Amino acid sequence: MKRVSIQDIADAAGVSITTVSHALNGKGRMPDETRARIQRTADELGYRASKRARALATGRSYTLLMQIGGVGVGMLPDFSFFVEQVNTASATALERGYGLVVVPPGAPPGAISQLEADGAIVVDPTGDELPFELGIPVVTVGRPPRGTGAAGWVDHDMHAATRMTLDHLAAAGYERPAIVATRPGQSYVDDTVEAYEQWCAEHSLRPIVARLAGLPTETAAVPVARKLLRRRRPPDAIHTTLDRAAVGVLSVARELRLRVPRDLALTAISDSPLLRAVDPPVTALDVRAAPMARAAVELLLSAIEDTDGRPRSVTVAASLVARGSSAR
Amino acid sequence: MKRVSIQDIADAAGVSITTVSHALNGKGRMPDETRARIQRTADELGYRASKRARALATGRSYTLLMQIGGVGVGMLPDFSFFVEQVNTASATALERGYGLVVVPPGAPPGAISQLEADGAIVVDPTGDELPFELGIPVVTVGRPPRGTGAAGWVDHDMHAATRMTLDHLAAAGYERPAIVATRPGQSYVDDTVEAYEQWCAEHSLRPIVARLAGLPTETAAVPVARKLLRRRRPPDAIHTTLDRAAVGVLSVARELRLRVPRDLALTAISDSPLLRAVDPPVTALDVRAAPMARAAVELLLSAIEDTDGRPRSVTVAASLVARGSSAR
DNA sequence: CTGAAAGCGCTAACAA
DNA sequence: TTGTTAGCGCTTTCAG
Repeated sequence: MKRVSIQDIADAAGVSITTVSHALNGKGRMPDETRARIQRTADELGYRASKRARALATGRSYTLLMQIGGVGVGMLPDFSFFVEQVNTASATALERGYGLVVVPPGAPPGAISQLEADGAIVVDPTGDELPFELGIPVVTVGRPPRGTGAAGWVDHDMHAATRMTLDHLAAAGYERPAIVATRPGQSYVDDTVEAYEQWCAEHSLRPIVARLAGLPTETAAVPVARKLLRRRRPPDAIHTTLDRAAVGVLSVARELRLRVPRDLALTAISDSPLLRAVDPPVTALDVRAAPMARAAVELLLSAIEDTDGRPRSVTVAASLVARGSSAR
Repeated sequence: MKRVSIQDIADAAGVSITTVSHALNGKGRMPDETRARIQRTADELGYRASKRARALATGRSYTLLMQIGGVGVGMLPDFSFFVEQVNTASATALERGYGLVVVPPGAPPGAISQLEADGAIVVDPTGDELPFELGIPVVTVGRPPRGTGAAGWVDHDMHAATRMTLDHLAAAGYERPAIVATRPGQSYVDDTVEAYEQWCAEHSLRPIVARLAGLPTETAAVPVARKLLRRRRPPDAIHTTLDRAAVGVLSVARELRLRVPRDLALTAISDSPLLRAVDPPVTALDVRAAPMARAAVELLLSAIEDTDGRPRSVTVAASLVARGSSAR
């Protein structure tokens, strides 16, 4: 079963390969009827353009990269967020004829550049990620750090989402919310902290921001939470920027015999199965991984295909999923 | 900054492009010195072979697929297992000059075939997966169903692992273990059930196997667990084939006021952050996602590069991580 | 409006 | 041992 080439169609339709190419790609002008006829014979012959040949001729590879930023080798921020992003991005890319190659965090630069990708998506960038140096358009999920020259980004209104969360806690009667945050640098983390500090100022509260040291795991949250909850005047609510950190806080609460939600409320960024599974289930911001990934691919493709120009961005709304951990 | 081509090196080194190609690919015979000199000038000029051109010339794309099998559109079995597999497989592929494209479950056949991949890895196949129909070598993680013509597979000794788990439960004093299994078809599930039934026979126990209906989520496990634990003579230990199912069982135990591990032991296949996070943490089989993925890529590449032949397989040992849920 | 022909950069017969 | 040359299948000027 030999592959049908553009030449075969040209022969079958009695035209030249140029005409076939133009007809199939909507180039040039041509009687609609000719175009239709060529299209038809192409279908009949089961023609599928060779991506390899097209790649060589056009200088594109029809490959997109996706990398998760901001964590050391082998570590990942939030499994379900990552998985949903990858799947959605891949499906969207596939619809448009592109393959999505996942690049593990910490992959060497040479290995990445050899992929000759047409563009890249970096999720939660810190700025150290390699695709920025490759000279291909990069779209980020979460705002890019200044000076990284992204071709676009898709982001949440984390200020609004954070205020929504804090208002939710206040409405439930909690009075001293604190933040447990992962390292600064990622825009959603910084936005959360900033919005929290503003909110505190407006409510005449002294902000309490604790940072995770080291890798973002549930264990890393344990000492941080311990210190926080053993203060003379401990917070009565904790909002974390990572689902796994919330679980760490929860275990410390248990250890200190604090009842959640009675003595302590808990909320987290990035809803996940983990947060649904623990007891009590944790109130979380649903960050809409799928729409974000879809938007990121679309932004990236338009940056690749229209060479036009300036960065474009999309904002996706986050929603609050209230659960037992904040229902006093 | 124009790209350096093989021709540039040929000119610089005063040889023909064939010689350059041979020198760089270790083909043909040639004075070592010539080879070294060509290599050196290539390095000096910063030469990097164009993957596109090579792809067209060789008919290979240097692209591998990875698909997770056995679940409906949008559903995934075990997040952390998946993430670790993807990252490790991608890193391994990258080292060998291949890109790993992730194909979401349920992607349409046309979309997949257009990627023109050289080979595919299917994780936990049921046999419905598309790469089998593409005429490219397929390596599976978990044994392939009969008649799918895989080029190789990497698997656990799930019989041994299951017996190890059951022996662990028996040693802790549990006497009536039951199994909560996901749908049949995936080899690790079938092996688990089979080993369990054998073990029961040897211990003169009547086996109890409950199956999840529908999609494999924690919620699906709830009615199943309820029915199981409300039997006249309920099991005093439950082994599940999915981490999220164990969490569902745990919530039912809570609901029925059964204390874990006192009244009920719980173990699961596929250790994950989820199982570490719940209370009590759940004893689990660590299925070694990373070594499996690495082996799968290596098997696949050897199937692609040596066209030789017969399927080859690798077995990876699983280990039991004992936690609170089975420590009476 | 359509066709001929020159590449894209590399590989692999086949010659020399 | 090394070089010449013909593709791989498509896109894209440039003529006709």
